[in-house]
Amino acid sequence: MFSKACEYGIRASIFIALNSLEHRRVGPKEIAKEINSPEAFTAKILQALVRNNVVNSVKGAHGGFEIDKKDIKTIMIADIVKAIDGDNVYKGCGLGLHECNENKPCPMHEKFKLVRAELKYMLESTDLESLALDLKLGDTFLKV
Amino acid sequence: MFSKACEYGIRASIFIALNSLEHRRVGPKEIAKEINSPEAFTAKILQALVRNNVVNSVKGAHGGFEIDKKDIKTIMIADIVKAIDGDNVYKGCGLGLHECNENKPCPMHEKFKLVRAELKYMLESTDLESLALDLKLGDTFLKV
DNA sequence: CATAAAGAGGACAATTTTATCCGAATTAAA
DNA sequence: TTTAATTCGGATAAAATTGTCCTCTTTATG
Ligand code: FES
Ligand code: FES
Repeated sequence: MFSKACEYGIRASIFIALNSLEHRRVGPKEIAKEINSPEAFTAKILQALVRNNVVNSVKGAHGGFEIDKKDIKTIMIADIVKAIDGDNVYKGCGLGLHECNENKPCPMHEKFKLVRAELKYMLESTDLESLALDLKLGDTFLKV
Repeated sequence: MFSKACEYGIRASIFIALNSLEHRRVGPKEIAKEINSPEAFTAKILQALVRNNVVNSVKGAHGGFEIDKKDIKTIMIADIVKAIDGDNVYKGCGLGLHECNENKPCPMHEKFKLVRAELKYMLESTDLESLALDLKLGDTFLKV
């Protein structure tokens, strides 16, 4: 469904959100450990998230990654997916035609677009805050 | 969503089904041309579909690929996806945890499982015949 | 200012996926 | 029985994704 990079990116963002709610910055080492991902690769993905304004980074001593507290409830999982995997999962043809075109639909188009819309709505209506709070309560997990 | 191999596999199966309804066998060359896919790679995928009993092959002169007419309406897209991509798209965790476990859910689990169930139902209830008939009518397309 | 603790970014390596090629096996038909 | 038309399967190559490493830059702090 999503690339590994995207999976790590979502998990990392939730972990950063959780910590930002408690005013803690976190670095790639701690993030990778907590989400069970390769550290250097995760750092690369974090760079992409910074470039796409999903997370902020603070360089230098006592630096790390954080998300503005006021943004945590408005950043949607869709924003993260779009930043890393692009919008093919929302817009692309399920059977891999060059584009999904209502006027020249593939055989799965009518059925596929319903599922895709459902996925899109789910990702666009799920914010980081609610996921971070569930995690904080211990109801959900980021690894294993 | 699906791998390239799976996309080609589904498109190829629909094309074979369409031709089998008209008692024509088709070879990899014609298939690749009609679904706009790389020929040798498509042939490899067809082998996998044969091994998984989605399509039949007839070797030798006047051979080719076909699907038993009586099977066309009972073969579901889910069967093709499972044969090529496996069942991760149905069963796997959306955030890439080792397994999707109701008792140790990832943060997206509750929302993700609904979309995944929808996708599963769609794939399991869509048969080759209906797709092949739409294609025959010219309502849908397999390339570009 | 000097130093140490961070992220940024480029080069590189490993793995997986996608794609190609070619010889062997199979079979209908001449 | 020979031939030509086929699929099958293994080896290989190319491209994309995943993952690692090392140096540069930035910045808080002594
Ligand atoms: S054309 Fe294939 S999903 Fe729309
Ligand atoms: S645990 Fe992640 S989808 Fe179920």
